[in-house]
Amino acid sequence: MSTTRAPLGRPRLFDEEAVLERLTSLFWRQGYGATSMSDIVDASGVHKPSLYRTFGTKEQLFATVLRRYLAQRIAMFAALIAEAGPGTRGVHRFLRLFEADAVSAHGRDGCLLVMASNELRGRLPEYDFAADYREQMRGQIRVLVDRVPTGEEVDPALAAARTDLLTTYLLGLQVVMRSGAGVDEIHDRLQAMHVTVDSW
Amino acid sequence: MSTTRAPLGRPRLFDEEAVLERLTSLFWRQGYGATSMSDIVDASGVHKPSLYRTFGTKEQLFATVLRRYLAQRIAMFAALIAEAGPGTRGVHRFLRLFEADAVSAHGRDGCLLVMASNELRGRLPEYDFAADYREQMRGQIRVLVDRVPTGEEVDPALAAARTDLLTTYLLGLQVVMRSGAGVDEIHDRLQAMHVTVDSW
DNA sequence: CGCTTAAGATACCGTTCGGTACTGAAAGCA
DNA sequence: TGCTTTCAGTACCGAACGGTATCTTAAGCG
Repeated sequence: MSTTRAPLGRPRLFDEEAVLERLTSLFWRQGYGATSMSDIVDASGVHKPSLYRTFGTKEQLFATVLRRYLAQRIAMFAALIAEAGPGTRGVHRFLRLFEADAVSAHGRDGCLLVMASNELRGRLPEYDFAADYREQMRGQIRVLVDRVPTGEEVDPALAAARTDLLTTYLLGLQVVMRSGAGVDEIHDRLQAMHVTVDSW
Repeated sequence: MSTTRAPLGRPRLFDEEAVLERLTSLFWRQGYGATSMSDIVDASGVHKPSLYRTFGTKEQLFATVLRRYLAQRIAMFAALIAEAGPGTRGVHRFLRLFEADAVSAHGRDGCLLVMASNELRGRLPEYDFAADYREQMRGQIRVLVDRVPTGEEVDPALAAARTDLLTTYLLGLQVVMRSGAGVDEIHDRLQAMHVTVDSW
């Protein structure tokens, strides 16, 4: 029977979640290596010793940001896919939902994990963020693909191919987004996938 | 009439091209931010003042490495496409050639430019490496796609869609390669594109 | 040979980096 | 009211950073 007790000592003056949210944006803009602790202090409004006490070293802090980001991202994908519905119509809807999110101010940040796995390769060995993200993303897309043949038999190999195609394509699209492409180019590239889905 | 004259002063003891080649590999492994001048000195075997005299600042040196890399990469694409030949058979051949190169020791490095454009965003404004790379790559792929309909009429919109699909897909594949995927996963993902091309 | 030019090599510059003592301040508890 | 615990804030650490002044060495040219 442990009732929720107020923690001992002086209470924290900052909100951890809000700080992580700001730092996610910061790391996304600048990358890990180009972001100094001074930048982190300025962006968070929290003094350095408090950051170290709460989140550990800069690398551990970044790992926390990444884990949080990964979870949010996968959840977002799941929500889009759930909303999209079955059939090739569902895939089209999903692509449009994806585009709407990508074009939004909050979007266009798909490459944080890829960027991170490049920069931190081998330095955070206990958790391969990139592989985990790839696997989970493919799992989500597989759900979408498995709902394409409404009522018909499904060829497992074909479903796997479609899943890989769509997953890899969206990864490439995130690179395009990240590398400074405009809204129109993103729209055009998504159109290419719409055309392909029409032949499914 | 300027005959090639030996330059005045003490001749250079290192080969510029060889240095750039080594540094390309170094930057690819570590990224720009994570690579210090000490690393560059160690990898190149050239002392720091000589590097600065020859290539300028670290950023300018990196820009030189990137430009060289970009040119080589586009040339490689052109060679693969030229060798692939016409028709959907040509696309299949191109994908196999791409895979062979990607799996080789020399390959698996497709993301240097993407990585760079992330890290140096806004710092080298006179040359948008990423946009240039995207454009040139799409131009190359377009050549491949335009040779698909052997003797038939070609729908420009469809050709554009196929070009965008293939280009974006290959970009995504480079991300997958970069983020630590094995040879088998690359092969499987390429299989997805083979299946799609079969319906062209 | 001397003069000029440019490269090799050492040592060093000021700044910024990630990380941490240390001193006060604010909470719960007795 | 003290005691304990935890956080805020200032100041600081050694190390590494990107970049350079300076001296020595090696080439061409007369």
